[in-house]
Amino acid sequence: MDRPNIPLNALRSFEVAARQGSFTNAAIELCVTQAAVSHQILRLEDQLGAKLFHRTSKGLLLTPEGEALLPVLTASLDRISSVLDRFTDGRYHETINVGVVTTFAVGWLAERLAKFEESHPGISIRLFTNNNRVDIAREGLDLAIRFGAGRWPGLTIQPLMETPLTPICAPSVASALKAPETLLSQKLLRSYRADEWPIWFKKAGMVSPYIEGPVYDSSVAMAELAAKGLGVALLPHAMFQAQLSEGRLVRPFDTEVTTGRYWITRLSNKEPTTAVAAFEAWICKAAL
Amino acid sequence: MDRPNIPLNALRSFEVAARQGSFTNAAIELCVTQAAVSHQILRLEDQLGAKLFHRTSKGLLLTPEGEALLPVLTASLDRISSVLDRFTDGRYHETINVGVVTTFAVGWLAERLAKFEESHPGISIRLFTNNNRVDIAREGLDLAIRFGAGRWPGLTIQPLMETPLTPICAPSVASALKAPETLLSQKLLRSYRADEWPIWFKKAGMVSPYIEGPVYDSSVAMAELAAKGLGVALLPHAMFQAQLSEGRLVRPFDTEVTTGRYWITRLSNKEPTTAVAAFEAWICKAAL
DNA sequence: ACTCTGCATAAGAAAAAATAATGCCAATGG
DNA sequence: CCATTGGCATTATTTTTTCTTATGCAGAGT
Repeated sequence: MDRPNIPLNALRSFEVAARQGSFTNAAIELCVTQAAVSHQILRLEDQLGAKLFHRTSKGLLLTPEGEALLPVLTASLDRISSVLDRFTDGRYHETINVGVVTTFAVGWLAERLAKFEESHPGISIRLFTNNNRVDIAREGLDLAIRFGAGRWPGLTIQPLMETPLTPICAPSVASALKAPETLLSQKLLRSYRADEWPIWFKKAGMVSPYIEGPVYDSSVAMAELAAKGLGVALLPHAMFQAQLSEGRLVRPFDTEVTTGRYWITRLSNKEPTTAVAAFEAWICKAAL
Repeated sequence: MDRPNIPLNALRSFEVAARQGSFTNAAIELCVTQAAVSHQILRLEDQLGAKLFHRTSKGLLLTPEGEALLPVLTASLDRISSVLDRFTDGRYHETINVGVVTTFAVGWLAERLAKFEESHPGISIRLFTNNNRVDIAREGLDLAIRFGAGRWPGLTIQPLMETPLTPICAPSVASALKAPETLLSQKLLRSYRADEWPIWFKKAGMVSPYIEGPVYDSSVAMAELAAKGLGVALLPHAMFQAQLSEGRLVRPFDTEVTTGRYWITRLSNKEPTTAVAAFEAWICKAAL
């Protein structure tokens, strides 16, 4: 149907009436009289040539035609309504909530975020750092950046960069490390991903030793401990570039392994807003 | 913004003007005068408290606010417009185009389709049978059912049933087949998936022989040849239940292997319509 | 400077939408 | 069984919104 012929106001009345199940209540929501709603809907039904409601003695019932119409209208009006809500003081402004694994936030995103906000004046980003097992829906996030193999059912994902892991430690500790075998005498810091060290040792041509000690939740924590000379951590060196070039941390070996990558994820069943799509596009481009 | 306060007609004018880049042309599309459009948009800008256009001497330019508004409106109006278009002769009717691998269409879907159409009177399904390498976008399909491991970038997928493969042949051929080794003396019919027979032989505890002969594109063709006694095919027996229970085809061995499953797929970047979503939901429930 | 194109403006005309009052129907309850 | 009530439809009328016509005004090109 051509734009000029779409009876928008009548469709709005229909949507409200269908949701309310009553012309009278719809009239209240629409701030008009019941007769006005009745008129609108009668006219709409006339234009479509189809009844949209069964008027029964105990309320309204949607016909199949009404049933087909309602969800599209509700969704469209909701979306329009929410863009309009983002106008305040004559400015369009949208805030999006992004969950980020701490390592990525600190090692890559934080320092680049300003650039995005600069080029997108209408969008504010609220970062929530968390571990990898974030629940987007429960925490009310629009997007989440996490590390893994890219298998999360129900999520729409896009790849960001790969981040190979390599042993990282303090310079003082590194001086004692000649060959990979010498690692066995060091305290190895490990994450909750139990297979990372074994994979690295295999690539280095060794059998993995049994690793003891606490399991850390965050690479940032492990890096901090490593910097204090309290052990050797297996970390995505790309995320610790700053400390590596400062010399606060060093890479005793070149061997690196790739066990996954970062991804940006969102709920598949929730349409991204313009701002969410813009952020997603920006980060995909910047991080690939 | 509350439903009653959404200035729908003004938003429509804005959408057209923004798309056209001109009030004058928008007026033509809207079948009104230029002054009418000007009024509408001025009023909208006033209500939002924000300019939506920069009026330059060489045409209109969207402000950031206009930029934020436009895509949502265009999408919403397009969607509404297309639901309304599906009303003809006072009935809502939607046709969806579904690509289906022939095997699945013949062996499972066709006989169940009537049930869906019965319970969804406003929806017609057009089936297009094809091989597994269908291109949804190019062929203008809304959905495609295909076999595989579930890795198709750009597609949103949902799992249907698993369909283990097992050798199938005519009863006359089966009588000569005692142990798996006896298969080696038979003509083995093969699909373009070169690894299927090897995987089956491995599970049966044998080394796969070298297989000769043409590569068939469709399990249905192979089943037909097998029924004629022209060889043994490795087929998803669930799709040939009818012929198996008729005794036209038989399963000489119990050993079966699972190399993938059926999936229902659609383009991720295209919002499913109500009917597409309904069909998807129906088939997922019916086929899992 | 003149003309053309395109948006803004003002006042009146037309159209659309809303209202008030009332009708109609079915269910409910003494 | 009749009165009452709740809820949608109808009609005539009023109000509001929207559109039009006519004109103004600004910038760009000739």
